[in-house]
Amino acid sequence: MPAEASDSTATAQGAPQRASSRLRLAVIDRDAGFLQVLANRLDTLGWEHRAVSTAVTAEALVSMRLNALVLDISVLGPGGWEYLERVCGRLPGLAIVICTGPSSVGQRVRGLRLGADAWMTKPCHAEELICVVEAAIRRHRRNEMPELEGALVVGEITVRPDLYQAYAAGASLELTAREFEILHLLAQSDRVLRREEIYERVWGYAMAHGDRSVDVFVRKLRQKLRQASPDFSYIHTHFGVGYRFAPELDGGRGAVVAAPDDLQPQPELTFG
Amino acid sequence: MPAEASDSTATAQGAPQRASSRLRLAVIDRDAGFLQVLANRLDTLGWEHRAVSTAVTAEALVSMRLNALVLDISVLGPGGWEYLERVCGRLPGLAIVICTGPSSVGQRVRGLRLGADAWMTKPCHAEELICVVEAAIRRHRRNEMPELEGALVVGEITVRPDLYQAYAAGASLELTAREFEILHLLAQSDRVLRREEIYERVWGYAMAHGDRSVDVFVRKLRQKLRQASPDFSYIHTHFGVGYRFAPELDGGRGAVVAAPDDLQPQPELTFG
DNA sequence: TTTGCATGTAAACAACCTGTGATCGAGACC
DNA sequence: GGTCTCGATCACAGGTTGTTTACATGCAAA
Repeated sequence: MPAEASDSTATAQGAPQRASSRLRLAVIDRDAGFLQVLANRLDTLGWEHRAVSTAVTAEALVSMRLNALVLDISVLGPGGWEYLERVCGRLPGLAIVICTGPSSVGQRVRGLRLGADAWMTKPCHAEELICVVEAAIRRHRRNEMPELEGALVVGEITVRPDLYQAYAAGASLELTAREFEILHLLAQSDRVLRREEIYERVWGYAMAHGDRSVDVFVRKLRQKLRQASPDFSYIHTHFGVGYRFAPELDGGRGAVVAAPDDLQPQPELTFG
Repeated sequence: MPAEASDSTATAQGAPQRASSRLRLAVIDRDAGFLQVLANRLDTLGWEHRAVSTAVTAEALVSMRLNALVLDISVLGPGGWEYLERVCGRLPGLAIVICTGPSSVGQRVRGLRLGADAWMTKPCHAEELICVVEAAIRRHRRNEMPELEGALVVGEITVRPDLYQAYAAGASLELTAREFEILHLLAQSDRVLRREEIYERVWGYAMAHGDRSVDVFVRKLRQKLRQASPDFSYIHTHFGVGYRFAPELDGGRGAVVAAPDDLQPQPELTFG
């Protein structure tokens, strides 16, 4: 499971998508067939997952930054209950699903009381197990959501999604909601965006033919950006195509100033 | 729903929930025997519960202020899935457990995907069903109340979650319950909160389109805040987005007064 | 260079959003 | 049962924003 140490401040234009989108799951089990089927399904869904065959310390689980844990409590022997309790106590935000062979009502009650979110009995469908895990995660996530993306720094501009504002040298650009959304979208993308694309992602529906709204907003943005940061030009027009965001010093050749190193080896499409 | 005061609530296993409330549960089912056994057990536990034999409108469920809903989806016929989806959309904070007769994997997957928290197959032990309901509620609750924290001091205002009141210079603002909850939520968040977000986290269910309740309460809060602490403005409107809480001195450049240190190393952004 | 389009710019209008006061009904409390 | 507080809802005013339109300017192909 890759544990890239990206600092919270999402590096400028890097990170195309939120990393949070991929769910992380660990499975404590020894049933090879079960693990195989489950792994296939999880791969298809794009989840990050890892199987372990024995108890893992709570601290280790913490460091894995999991969203969910699937546990066959029978592989842990009699110490399983204690283990469950310890893990639940240490990671209250972790979704825990017990998936094990036949059990008594008493055992299931005990597991749930100790903090498990759900109990499934093997044999079971991988799909159903995943749904149960999703249901558990869904609730935990609801409140962790405020994990909004961190600030975005490009050129002299700082974009703050949590405040719906952009700043230059400490001063707010006083963007309206829609202006901000467009700037945010552009600043996240280091490629040319067609008008239709911008419109659809900001307005939420298809752009009518001949609609000039995007152009008008780009003008307003340029005006406010120029006023706050006169030495740079940020929004570049690609004739017949759309717009591209990149901080460039006005005088010289379009020199990308911010984050010069983390640019991908992408086909450079700047010209003049 | 009966409201007697038998306090032997003793919600078994040391009630992780807060004392303030007995749990409220509704059951949509027609199985008399099942209902009887369940009711007995719930009475013992001190839960408030009500059984209904047919679909209840989402609005009616809202007014019941439930913690959980147990649903035998088979009593609703083919419209059951729609009903489930509607209820989940309207009450995202409600724990929903489907408890019904034999079913296919596909049905269970569908139910869980639509938003149910768990699926139990009849016949089942009342005790186990209750544990599952508790597990679902526990998850929801964990989100809703990381509270129980100490006092919060922002600007000249002190927020006391333990007393459900806010103070300025030792005098209470005389907030009503709802006013306090909104102020508390806002004061905890140092970012812009959309109205829908505020509504959902305070009221516990989704905001109806066009509902102005949040605005009205913000007005009342501003009024009381202004009266108690005239030199500051606390609740700031972000047009087209929502509200943000931050104590700012009215006259001068809005200087953040409280908690100056725990601000991230971010570009200063206040300014009136 | 000329021509046809695409884009920049500005202003006016309409739609929308928010602040505010008042009213009504439900529930709590006595 | 009566009174009172609180919360929900409505209507209206005023301000802000988004959209539209018109015209000017710039780019690329003929």
